[in-house]
Amino acid sequence: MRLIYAATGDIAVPAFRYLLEHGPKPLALVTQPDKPVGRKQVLTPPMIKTVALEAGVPVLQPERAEDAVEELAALEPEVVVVMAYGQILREGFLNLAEQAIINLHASLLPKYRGAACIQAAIDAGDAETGITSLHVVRKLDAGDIILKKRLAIGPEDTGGVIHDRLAVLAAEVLAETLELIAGGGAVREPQVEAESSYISKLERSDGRIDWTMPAEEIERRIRAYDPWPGTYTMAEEGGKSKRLKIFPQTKVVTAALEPGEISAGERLVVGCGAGALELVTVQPDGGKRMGAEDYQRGRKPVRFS
RNA sequence: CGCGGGAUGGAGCAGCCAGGUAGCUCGUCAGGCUCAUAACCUGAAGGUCGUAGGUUCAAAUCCUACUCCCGCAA
Repeated sequence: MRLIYAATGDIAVPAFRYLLEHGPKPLALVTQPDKPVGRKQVLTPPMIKTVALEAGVPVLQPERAEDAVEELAALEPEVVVVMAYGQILREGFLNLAEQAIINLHASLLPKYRGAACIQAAIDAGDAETGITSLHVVRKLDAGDIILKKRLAIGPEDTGGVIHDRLAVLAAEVLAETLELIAGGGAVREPQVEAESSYISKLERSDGRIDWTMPAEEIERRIRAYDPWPGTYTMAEEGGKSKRLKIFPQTKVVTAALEPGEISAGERLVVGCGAGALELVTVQPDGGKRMGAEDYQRGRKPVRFS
């Protein structure tokens, strides 16, 4: 099978590796251009690009996916696989493949179309999520479904943990999906529009905790948003307001505290809209990640907002 | 040269702006109290204040350079 892989995110790496090992070996990898990363703005390639180059797979990094259509068409692909590519694909790209252009999406569609689908499932308190393979159409993540595989979400699972498990699961889904396509037995199950929901891309500022929310919801959000985009609050310390990052795990507890109010004791317990939340690991602005007790001891926070 | 915070006994911090005996909350060790304890009381050890220079009678504190850590942004 002549196949082209289009992906940028790390979640797409295991499925890509599967193809490298078990075939069909991709004719090319399409990925986003290298981007400056970190304090020093070092130009960093997507990890999947490195994997591709090591395996001798040609890599294309067009500014816009459309720009590479001609070059890709010359490879006469039968199937194009897209996963976490990071760009909306347009007509020219969608018509590249002779047989099918499929997408691997990290949710149980039609729920959670869009970018932050993993976080959305945990944030909502869902018991499970999964990987869906579907045909790519112009409308984002709205094409006919080929296959779904489910994954349970545990009470302490974070976005990062689920992300990694889904990445592995995606390889399985891809393998079976390609078999179905090759065998001509790919079912096309249209999505039930009424059950669909769309999740927009998360910004860092989405990670600011609103302490008027119930403690259970805040606990889930802290897990869901770890490691991206992360959660934080503004802490009043010594008359100044500083950013304080919050990490899992946290515990929902009972305490008579106003939203944002901090308990006096050794433990760092914060009042929420309903109930309270005990923080265990935090990181003050400019400081390292530390235990909540250490933070409480030295920084002496007054309240969170 | 993208913006900013930080480096002080084992941990987290104050002191620096207005140079002049190194402090707080913990931890550690010893002793005491207690049936007992993560609780309480008493005492002790532990720091050449990131590195290298400079200014000064005197530098954690002022000046310069460097190293390392971290947040934002991407």
